[in-house]
Amino acid sequence: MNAEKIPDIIIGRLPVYLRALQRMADNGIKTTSSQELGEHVGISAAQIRKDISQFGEFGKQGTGYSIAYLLDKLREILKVDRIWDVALVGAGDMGHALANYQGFQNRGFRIVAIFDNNQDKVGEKIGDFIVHDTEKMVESIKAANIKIAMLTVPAFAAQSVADKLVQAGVRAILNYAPISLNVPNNVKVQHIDPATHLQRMTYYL
Amino acid sequence: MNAEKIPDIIIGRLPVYLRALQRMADNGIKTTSSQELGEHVGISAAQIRKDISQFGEFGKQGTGYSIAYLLDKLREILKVDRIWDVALVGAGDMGHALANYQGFQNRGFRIVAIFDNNQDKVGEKIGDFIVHDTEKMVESIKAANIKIAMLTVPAFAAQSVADKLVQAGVRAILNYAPISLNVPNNVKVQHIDPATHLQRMTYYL
DNA sequence: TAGATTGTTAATCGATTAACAATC
DNA sequence: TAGATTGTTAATCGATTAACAATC
Repeated sequence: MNAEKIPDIIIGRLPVYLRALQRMADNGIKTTSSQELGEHVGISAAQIRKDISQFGEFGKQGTGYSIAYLLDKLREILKVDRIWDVALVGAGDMGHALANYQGFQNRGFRIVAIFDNNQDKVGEKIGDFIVHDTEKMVESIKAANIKIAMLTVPAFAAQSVADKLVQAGVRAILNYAPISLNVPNNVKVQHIDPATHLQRMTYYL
Repeated sequence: MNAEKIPDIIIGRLPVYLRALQRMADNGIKTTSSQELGEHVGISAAQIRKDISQFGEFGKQGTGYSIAYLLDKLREILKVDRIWDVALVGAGDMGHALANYQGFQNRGFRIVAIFDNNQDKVGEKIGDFIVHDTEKMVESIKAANIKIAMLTVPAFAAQSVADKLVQAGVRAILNYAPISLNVPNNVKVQHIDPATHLQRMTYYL
């Protein structure tokens, strides 16, 4: 790993490589090539080699990459060689789905707290968790030193909740509300909006 | 709208503009500028003007863009000036959340059928729909001429379901399974994977 | 009119690809 | 060794930005 700034677009591809490699490993495959990995993820072999080589020389000429080794390295680079605690705000349908989602296991994340400002939902049990009042959110998140949150509240509430999350020290927000959030530069936001994703495809129909 | 090929990256930004403009319209705002819209979505004013100008001259010097007019034009360009029927495959937690999602309204989409291959779920009522057996999926989708599907089945089943969807004539798939799908060139796939999105942010923490 | 803002051009910047020496 | 595949360089391609004439 060198000191130069790595472009965001490369960082964005690494989780895709990671997911494909994980899958190969699950299938018992031990090594792969930039060619093969590229076919799996729909990216050129040259680009995959270039991306990976930003961080070190992880392959071997003639044989390619050890999947186990490359997985280790990618997890280390992406800092998912640990488990991050995640707060979930919004106990609606989407919040429930995420709370029950099995896909975070072994990928670096676990939900540790769920919040909602609806008094009908506060106290409700979702999986192993009890929904807490948003009133207590800032202090709870600060106390638990949580840096990542998922936001599944309605659009009208999203910005004010995001402000509170930032105030509580959260640095990464996965936003399910259909609105662009305004946050400081040192806070990252990723947006998941099914309608927007669908609208990216209708142009081609 | 001209005949030249518009880069995919520009098409990808249009739904974001659309969402922000929709929100402004909801707030009673009548006009905006590339500057103002840019601040809302975090994109430079120059880029917004360039993107929009690919499709025509929709603004006025000195005053900017009429929000209502630009909304019309963007909807027309993205082909969401109509309602698309969407099939949902997978009646798990995520499928339920999407079936109940209110965010598709007024954004060009409506779910019209839900499928699952689990016999315990077939026949179940979700909102206004009854879950149908995946067995009947290909013929149903063909008969209803559905071109868009959302996929919320487990990873191990995703590729085979995707193959069936393609066979049924589906041309756009919103894939929630944590696996890269292999589809023909004329089929578009958008991927939503919460863990992958989170992993794009941990690098910066 | 004066001020504001577009649409567009040219310049800059950054990303992707092709090619191949190095080497396992 | 012979074949395969990396890491890297240089060339190409594409996207973004800055600047400004046109004009509302």
